[in-house]
Amino acid sequence: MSKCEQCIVREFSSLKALNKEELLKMANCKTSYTIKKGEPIFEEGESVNGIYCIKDGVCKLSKLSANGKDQIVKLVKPGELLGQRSMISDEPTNLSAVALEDMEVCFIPKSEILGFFNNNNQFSMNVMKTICGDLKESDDNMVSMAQKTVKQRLAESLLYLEETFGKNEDGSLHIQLSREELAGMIGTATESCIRLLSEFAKNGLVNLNGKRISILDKNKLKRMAE
Amino acid sequence: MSKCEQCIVREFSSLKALNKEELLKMANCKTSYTIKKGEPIFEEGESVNGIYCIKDGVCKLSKLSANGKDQIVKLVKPGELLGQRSMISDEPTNLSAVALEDMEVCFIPKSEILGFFNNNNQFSMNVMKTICGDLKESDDNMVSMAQKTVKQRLAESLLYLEETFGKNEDGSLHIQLSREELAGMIGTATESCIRLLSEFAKNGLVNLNGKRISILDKNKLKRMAE
DNA sequence: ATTAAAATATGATATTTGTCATACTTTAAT
DNA sequence: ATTAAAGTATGACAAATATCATATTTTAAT
Repeated sequence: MSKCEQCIVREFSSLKALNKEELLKMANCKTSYTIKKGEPIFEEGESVNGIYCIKDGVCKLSKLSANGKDQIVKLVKPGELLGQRSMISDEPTNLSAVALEDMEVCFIPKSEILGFFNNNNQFSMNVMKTICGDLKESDDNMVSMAQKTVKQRLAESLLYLEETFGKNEDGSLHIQLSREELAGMIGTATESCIRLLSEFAKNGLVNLNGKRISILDKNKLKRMAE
Repeated sequence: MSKCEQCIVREFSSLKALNKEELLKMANCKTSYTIKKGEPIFEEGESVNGIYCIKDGVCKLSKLSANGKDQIVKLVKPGELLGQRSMISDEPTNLSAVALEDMEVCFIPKSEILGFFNNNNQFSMNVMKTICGDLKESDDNMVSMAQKTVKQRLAESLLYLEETFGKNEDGSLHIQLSREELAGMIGTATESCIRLLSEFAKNGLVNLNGKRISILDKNKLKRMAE
């Protein structure tokens, strides 16, 4: 069992408020998992009786809509926590979490987290702030969905992906989403997403190399997105 | 200065966790306001240094989009709290709150609330749960915006309005939104909203009487919305 | 009560987006 | 290396939605 004390990603989440003693307690009750690309961490409707701390790899939080399309609500990266909402609300989760890359995660049971809530106000505040951040992000996304065109949302998403997950040496987006997933993120049909990407490529905004997408003209994309 | 202890709406919010002593403290530092229909409680970009408790009247939380349309993110009713997100995040609010009816609200300063957070775990948990509920609602709305047609969203919204705010003796929705506001809620152009309402009326789903809207066939609307 | 302004309504039309069909390309399994 | 399957691409067309114009109705101010 590895020591939480020495885990770097802890520093990037609410867990940074925990003291040595609490970290030891946590190390004793946590469970580590490796999850292969494409596999779920949890699925819509399940009860999540704790929090997952992401040590490595990125996953998508998505919701299956009535028309059968998978809408991506959020991408979650190392250092972030997963399952907080469901755990706190004491409700089955409304979202599925599926690995976009091979992942390493640690599961910390609810009882433990509730103990921290009671004894460590800074930790509670951190969690609250995180959820408030998620809420702001979600509201903003909602407004984008409602008021922006698909083209604008695609531009916005491409910029977000580069900004958040960086790029490879060849300049292509580091995070690899299929066209279907990208469409599910911006809320459109896969074909529409592909078509607009082609248009962007024709206009010199991006370069397409199979699945790889490189942003060529960030400023133009920015202007387009607003 | 009225006593918070005797205020009924308190029972419907996180504030129900407060004890007598805390309620007395709160009564001493709160400020009461009346707000006329159409007036703002706070506006996008302002810092909200506390929480508003809504005693009477409904308001809209909305965000002005780049194309000049006002997107309604949430409606807030008596018993609910306002400004929690901004206060906790310590950021200017990303939303405006405007009264849809004459309102009575109480403002409780941040310092007071932070004190409750530190000394009353139940209160903290209540606030967390509320924000988690908002987050779920927002995510669900996002998926609706992304995956449903305008017609489906209109049906959904009409049902929500009747469910949440009830109806008058004549059967019309108690809450009165202008067509523009209704359009801003479902994320469409005002004309499209009006046109679809007319279509609903023609098909016997609703009755239109000037600004008043009555739902005639709830089941058909439900089937339509999903 | 009269009038101006705002809100609601509807038609005509343009634009955006989705759907279906099909072709091409990449990936992974044998 | 070959082949099947999945993913990507593009065209043709249909459906949904926005925009602009204009008429009608309601509301509020004088």
